[in-house]
Amino acid sequence: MELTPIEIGLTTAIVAVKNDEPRVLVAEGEKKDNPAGLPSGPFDPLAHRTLEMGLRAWVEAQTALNVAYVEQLYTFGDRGRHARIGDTDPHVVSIGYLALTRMPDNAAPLRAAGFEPWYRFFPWEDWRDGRPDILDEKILPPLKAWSRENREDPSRAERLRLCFGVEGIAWDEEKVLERYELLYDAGLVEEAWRDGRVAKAPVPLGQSMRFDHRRILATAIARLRAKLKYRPVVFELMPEEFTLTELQHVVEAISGRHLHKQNFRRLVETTALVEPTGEMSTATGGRPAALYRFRREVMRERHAPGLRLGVRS
Amino acid sequence: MELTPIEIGLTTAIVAVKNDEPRVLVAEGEKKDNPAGLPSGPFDPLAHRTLEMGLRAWVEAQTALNVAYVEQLYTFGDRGRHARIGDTDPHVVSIGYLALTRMPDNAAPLRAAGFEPWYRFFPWEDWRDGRPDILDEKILPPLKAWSRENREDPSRAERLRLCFGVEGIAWDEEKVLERYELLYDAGLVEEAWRDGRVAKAPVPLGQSMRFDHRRILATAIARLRAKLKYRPVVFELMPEEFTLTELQHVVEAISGRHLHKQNFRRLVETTALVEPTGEMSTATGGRPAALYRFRREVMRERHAPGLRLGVRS
DNA sequence: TCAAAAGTGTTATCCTTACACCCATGT
DNA sequence: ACATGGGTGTAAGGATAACACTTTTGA
Repeated sequence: MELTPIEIGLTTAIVAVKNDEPRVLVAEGEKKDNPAGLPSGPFDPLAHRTLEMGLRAWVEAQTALNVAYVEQLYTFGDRGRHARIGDTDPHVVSIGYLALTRMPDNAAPLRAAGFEPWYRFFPWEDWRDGRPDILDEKILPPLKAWSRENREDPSRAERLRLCFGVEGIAWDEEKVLERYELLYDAGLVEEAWRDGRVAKAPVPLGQSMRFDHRRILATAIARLRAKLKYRPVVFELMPEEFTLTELQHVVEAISGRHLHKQNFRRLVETTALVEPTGEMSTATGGRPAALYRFRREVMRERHAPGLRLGVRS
Repeated sequence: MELTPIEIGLTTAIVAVKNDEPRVLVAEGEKKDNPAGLPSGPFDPLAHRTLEMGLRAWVEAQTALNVAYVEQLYTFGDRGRHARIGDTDPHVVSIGYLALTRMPDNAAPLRAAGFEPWYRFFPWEDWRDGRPDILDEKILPPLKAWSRENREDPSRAERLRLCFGVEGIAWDEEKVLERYELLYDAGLVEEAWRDGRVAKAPVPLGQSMRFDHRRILATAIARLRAKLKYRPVVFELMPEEFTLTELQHVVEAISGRHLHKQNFRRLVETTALVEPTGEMSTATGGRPAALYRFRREVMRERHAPGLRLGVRS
């Protein structure tokens, strides 16, 4: 069996939260007019024993960031064959990673890089102030046209229903990737046009990214939103001490929806994920709030009930 | 940025169920004495546009199997550097896949390949008849010694508690990979010795596999056990029509534990995942059972509550 | 008639969701 | 005093887990 040598890129969505806004580290294009992209580096198996070691070395050297948490997302092999002239992305396969960090005080040191709010790339994913207008104004009309356009293919209408919560189906905040891929297939994001999938350049829907980096970011957001619910990963994004409301705001920022205050409190209290420090925060506005810290001991026993299958016998 | 050319292998755990036993397609080693391995092929980006297309082409050509369901698992870059002389595995990076299929009537056509019960490789994962003896007889004693051996490292004892359900922690059937990796780190599986991690060959714990294939299989089992609970994937393994008891036995076979009959029935009935065909099965033993089929329409709306975070407002 | 497996009904308990209300601080 | 956000209690509804019991076949 003959093998084709391939180059592998490690592409990472480095996420932090500032001012109740989830942000991702992006590097501007080297040439003007090039769209922004995620930090990305090659994997050199001669230098690094494992993929994650290669990634960490690369990230820490380039960004001087202290990434507490790293997780592999997915390996993409089907990047667009029609990348614009002048773009050079020699990787055929790119392995996407999610990294979580606390917002550094100094600006990020990567050349022409900074933390951008991630909803710039996915404005339809932010439901914290209710259903975003962009859905009914700019997304659903063309999507519905697209699903009618090929009516003998019922999967188009089905996908639309499921991904975007049409006709009685509830919006599922975790389907970030599915929604982006649907928009791509419908030719509504710039990347689809750039890859030669559609002839006409669409009106931009969210800010686009280099290569398939926006897809990797969509995967990262989806994974983080899902993981929030069964692993204590939020705390990687929080400062040492925080109030319960601050914690709630970060969870809301990530999952993109508003939560019920009282129930959220009871939730974190009954799960014993946090403990009070005894301190009080200098309140912003009303009554001072108690400060909490993450109970690292909880790293034991955090099962994932998930859905279905009884637990016993 | 200079790039090292790398070869990529696609390694697949092809799973089917026969006689209430989950089985995985394994290929015998080419040389005698070589351990068995999962079917594995190179990815040629020139021939195939996407990874999954490359995989499907490869699998279907080699095995003549009709794989209904394919899912990427994980990309491994840190294979053992001390593979035995004579083994040639040029891949530096291997992408693991899970594929589900129905058991073919004819024997599998891959050279010297066949479907092997997966609990041969992980005997400690089968709790259908209660806690396996191998745990207390051959696994926990050396693991406890290993965790004591380096007492200043408290993570050893913690990992042991969490993975193997010691000291009040419940056994979590989804931690298949974590358990295997713990056994590897403790030097208790043959692969650790083969990779040069430990000096002394351990008493074999389950049947070993080529390269890191057993790790990929562990990942596949873990993923399937988890996914069962929030996606209707079991039905990819079932015949067109089946009784509820047959369905239960397959679920039990995969998740490796016994389930409560009445509640299992109510579960599948209330979720409306199946519908009666009207037919009755020629009973094996007692009263004839109603036959059911999977309601493919259900592919819409199957949310994953996961753990935590209320659903509203 | 008995064993074996299918199938139904009911209850206690816990968790989720929602609602209503009180408390402590700054201006 | 009042606006603002912090914090607590409790009741309704639904899902889960466990139990007991009936039905239909083959031997």
